[in-house]
Amino acid sequence: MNMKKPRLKEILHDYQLRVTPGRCDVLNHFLRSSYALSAKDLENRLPQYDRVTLYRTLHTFLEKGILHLIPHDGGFAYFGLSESIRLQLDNTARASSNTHYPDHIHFTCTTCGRTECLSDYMIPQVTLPQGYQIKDVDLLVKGICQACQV
Amino acid sequence: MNMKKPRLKEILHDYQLRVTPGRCDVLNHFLRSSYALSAKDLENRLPQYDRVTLYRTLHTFLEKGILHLIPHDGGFAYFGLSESIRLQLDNTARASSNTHYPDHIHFTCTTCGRTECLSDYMIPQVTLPQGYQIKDVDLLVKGICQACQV
DNA sequence: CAAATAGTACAAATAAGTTGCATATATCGG
DNA sequence: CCGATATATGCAACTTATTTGTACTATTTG
Ligand SMILES: [Mn+2]
Ligand SMILES: [Mn+2]
Ligand SMILES: [Zn+2]
Ligand SMILES: [Zn+2]
Repeated sequence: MNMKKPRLKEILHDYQLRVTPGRCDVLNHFLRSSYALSAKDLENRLPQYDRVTLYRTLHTFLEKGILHLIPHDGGFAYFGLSESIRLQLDNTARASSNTHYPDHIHFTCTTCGRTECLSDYMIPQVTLPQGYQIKDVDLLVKGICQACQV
Repeated sequence: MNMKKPRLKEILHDYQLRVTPGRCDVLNHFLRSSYALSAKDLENRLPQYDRVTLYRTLHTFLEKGILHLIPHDGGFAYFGLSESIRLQLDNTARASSNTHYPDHIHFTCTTCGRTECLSDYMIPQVTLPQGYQIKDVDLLVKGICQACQV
């Protein structure tokens, strides 16, 4: 959890993106948030930007791999920071260039409504019928988060 | 795969639902489909019913446990028959009343676009951080299905 | 078969996300 | 620093999925 102060401009440069106030603000919110954000969340937190700009920024960040999409059965999309960005900012030694970033579990709390990336909890190996080829696996757990326990 | 001819009316009765042509047709489509269906799929296959009726039928079936919701990152919902209904219709001996219906894996083929319930492939045990309480687990695999392999 | 209850159609609304286009801004070479 | 170029933004309008209200119709039950 011990992070260097984020270098928004550097991150955007690294991903060959122009540095604009909107992109810096959006990225900053993701860096400071311990849980996933939806387009609506950003709209509420950054009302100075047009809805469309926020959607386009999210798409751009997805394409570049700054964010990942979190499937959700609530009819809208959640986004989380990519692991590579978290590791870049994490000043421990494990951010080596050949680190493998396994797919992690996503958790949605039915009490507080928050969706988290459980970055240290990876998806177990799955077995499929013969002849099925796996490209991507998503695992979403619903339950009660630590903070919401009675 | 060896099934008795479905008894639509009996199923609806069992779930304390009035037997209407719309519900029979919707249920019949699920019983005959080997993959999950969306509201739009039903709209296309059953154009004689109003969109709203189909949505309300899906909700009713979800509430009663005839169908289950399949999370999907494509912006709309898919539905699959519940395991209990499949087992009721399956004339093997395993449909005992105390059978456990484990959560199964869902598969979406990126080639043909179909989403299947892999009823015989259950979700492996997941480990979460201390203090997290699990209520429900969904696992969605994307890849290429058997029929779509080159 | 009639009363009670529940289901359906149609119109209209809402919510998430997208597209077209004109304007504004970031970047880069000079 | 400046202007050209490429790209980002804002606004309006659109699309798609889903929901809600309400009047009408069909199913159930005695
Ligand atoms: Mn995540
Ligand atoms: Mn299923
Ligand atoms: Zn919580
Ligand atoms: Zn396929």
